[in-house]
Amino acid sequence: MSHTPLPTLQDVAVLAAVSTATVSRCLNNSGHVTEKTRLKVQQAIQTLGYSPNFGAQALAAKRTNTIGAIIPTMENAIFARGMQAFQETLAENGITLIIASCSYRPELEEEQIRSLVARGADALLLIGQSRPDATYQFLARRNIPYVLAWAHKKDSEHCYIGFDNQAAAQTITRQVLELGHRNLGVIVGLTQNNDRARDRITGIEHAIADHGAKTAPLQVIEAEYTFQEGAKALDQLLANPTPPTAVICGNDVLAVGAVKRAKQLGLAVPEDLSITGFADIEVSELIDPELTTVHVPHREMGIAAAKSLIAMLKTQTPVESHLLETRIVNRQSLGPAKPH
Amino acid sequence: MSHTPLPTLQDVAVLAAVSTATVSRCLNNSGHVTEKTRLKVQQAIQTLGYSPNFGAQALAAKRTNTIGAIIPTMENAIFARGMQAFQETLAENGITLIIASCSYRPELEEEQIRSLVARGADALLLIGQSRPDATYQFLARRNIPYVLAWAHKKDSEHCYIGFDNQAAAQTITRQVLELGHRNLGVIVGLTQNNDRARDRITGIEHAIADHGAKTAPLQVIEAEYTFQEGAKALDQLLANPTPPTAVICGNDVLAVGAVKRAKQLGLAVPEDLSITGFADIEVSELIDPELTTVHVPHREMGIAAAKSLIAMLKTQTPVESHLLETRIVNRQSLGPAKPH
DNA sequence: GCCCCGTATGTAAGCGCTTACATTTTGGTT
DNA sequence: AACCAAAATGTAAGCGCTTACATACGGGGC
Repeated sequence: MSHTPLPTLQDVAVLAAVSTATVSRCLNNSGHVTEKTRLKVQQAIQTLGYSPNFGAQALAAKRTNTIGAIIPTMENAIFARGMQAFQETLAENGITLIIASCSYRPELEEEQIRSLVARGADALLLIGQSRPDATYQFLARRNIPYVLAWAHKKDSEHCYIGFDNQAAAQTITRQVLELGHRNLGVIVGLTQNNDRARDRITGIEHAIADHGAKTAPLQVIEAEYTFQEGAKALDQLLANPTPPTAVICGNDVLAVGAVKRAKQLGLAVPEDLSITGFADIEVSELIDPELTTVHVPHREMGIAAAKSLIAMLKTQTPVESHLLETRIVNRQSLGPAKPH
Repeated sequence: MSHTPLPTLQDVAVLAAVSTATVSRCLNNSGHVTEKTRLKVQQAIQTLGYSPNFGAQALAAKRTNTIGAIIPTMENAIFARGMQAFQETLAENGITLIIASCSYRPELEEEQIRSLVARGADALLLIGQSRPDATYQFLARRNIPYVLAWAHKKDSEHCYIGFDNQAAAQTITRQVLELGHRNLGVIVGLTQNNDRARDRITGIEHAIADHGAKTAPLQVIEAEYTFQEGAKALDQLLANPTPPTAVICGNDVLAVGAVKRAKQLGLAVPEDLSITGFADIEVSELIDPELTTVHVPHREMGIAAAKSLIAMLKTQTPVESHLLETRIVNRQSLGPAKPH
């Protein structure tokens, strides 16, 4: 209501009978302040209800204590838990998260990166690696640290905080093969703009090649990340004259959609059809049968990403990639292949 | 790599051979610039790769084009879709979203509000209404517009963008009663810090009172928003010597957890036990039987909240509350009470 | 008691932009 | 051709903070 101008650091200095520099030093705990004067200043801040002006602070200090994240979408539970942990960790360190989504559209991501940087993001969290060189150059030019999360690549110039999508997919596929399945279907997110999805397919292919058994040609369907699309994709797979006996999904959402559809079609899972997921999000335990899937340490990843970014900001030097372990959680949706 | 200082508006002005004022006017489309000079300036911006300094802009213009949102958690799908739409709408209007979560803890919310304001949020989205007067005074003092989303209250001084939790709960309860149920259980989120949960209980109670039939005393269990807690709560309800024939849940997550548990216990839903949800999030269609629930227009709500906030910022005047309609979506989990 | 040095505090110069106000330009009138 | 209002552009004063540097202070060693 009252339109009195807000108190400034100047006002605090006057009230506490010190210089603005001293107040500033108190605010930023930059040391060199006696306990006594610190108290005086604290007092003054209290009685005035002072709080620093963000713009002024950013302008003078050349940093905003703000970190940006650009994720494909907030709606997908795949990112929700990790982002939650990321935000919590940032908050603990006095850093604010600014968030944007790009709907899996690279040109939008590019735009959002520029936008968040323009909005003063000191550092960035990005998902996956595939984006134009120009984007990385832009970040380098602006001296903006970033991590690439939800993915991992060895010996890369970039800092990855994530897991090896290919290896994880390979492991679960091996397990499927060992259960006797020789005709596999794959339902995976749209690979066009999604390196994680591509890596998972590669992992599946490698597992098959390594295993050596004679298998039917791999049938791969790409689908958007919704239950419905997972269901539709299963329909396509089953329309084949020799339908797969196991379907490996690149994502729990897709898998769960497929499980539901299979049941509607009267197929028993896993007796008639095995289905596996990827990510181990909450719904995977909800569906009946519960999903056998690849567990991903979402929260750890978010926390690690936050810590790395904070370290980079503090030391002004790159930080090592951080490979997180995935593991298979065996629940109910994967079983042995039916004997012929 | 290169540590050349970034170009400033000054540099652009020099290159374009105009004054800084003109460049600024171009940047902000504040009119009064000839097409010809606009082009010159545009050109200069291009060749220099200029982008405005955020802090300086914020300091001089006294606004950041940033809006803050504080939600209980990003993990709960209840908020995900709405927030996604909120963010998209803001982005379309050149506004950045900064986000914080408070884990349903009021004191943390208070802290986050101050933090986001300190970080330069021009306006705020808050969930629900219940918070200390001091918080609202703080916002008023700072002249920060806000909307309260996911809830609604008539004739309030605040601007609500949401739906009537009480009325919606009342409607679905009426339907349950009309199906002959006379012994109802309720599973609802922790009410302590959650006015929406409280409103829903009130709605249920009103429906029972209005209906007039003789009913067993209402059994209410509070639970955290997870599938597991929903399941546990159902166990508690069923432990009662006269267990309910219908369970009304304050949330789809809880409802879905309860459905799963019921099935595990060998209860047919809805034949042996009816269960209803609230929110109509994606999982409600996933579970078998599909959930009868209250549909909430998540995206509309997010969009409306964004638009209202933008309007408030532009006009500097309050905006009317916006009541969104809910409706019941009849799927499979609610059925008639068994005759005695 | 004096000197010296390390520590606490003050001074003031920007940081890069917006905007009120002053000045110049433009083009339609007479 | 001279005049004038309206439109375009320029000038320059901040916005509120940080920080390099200058200065003041205080206490141990002689």
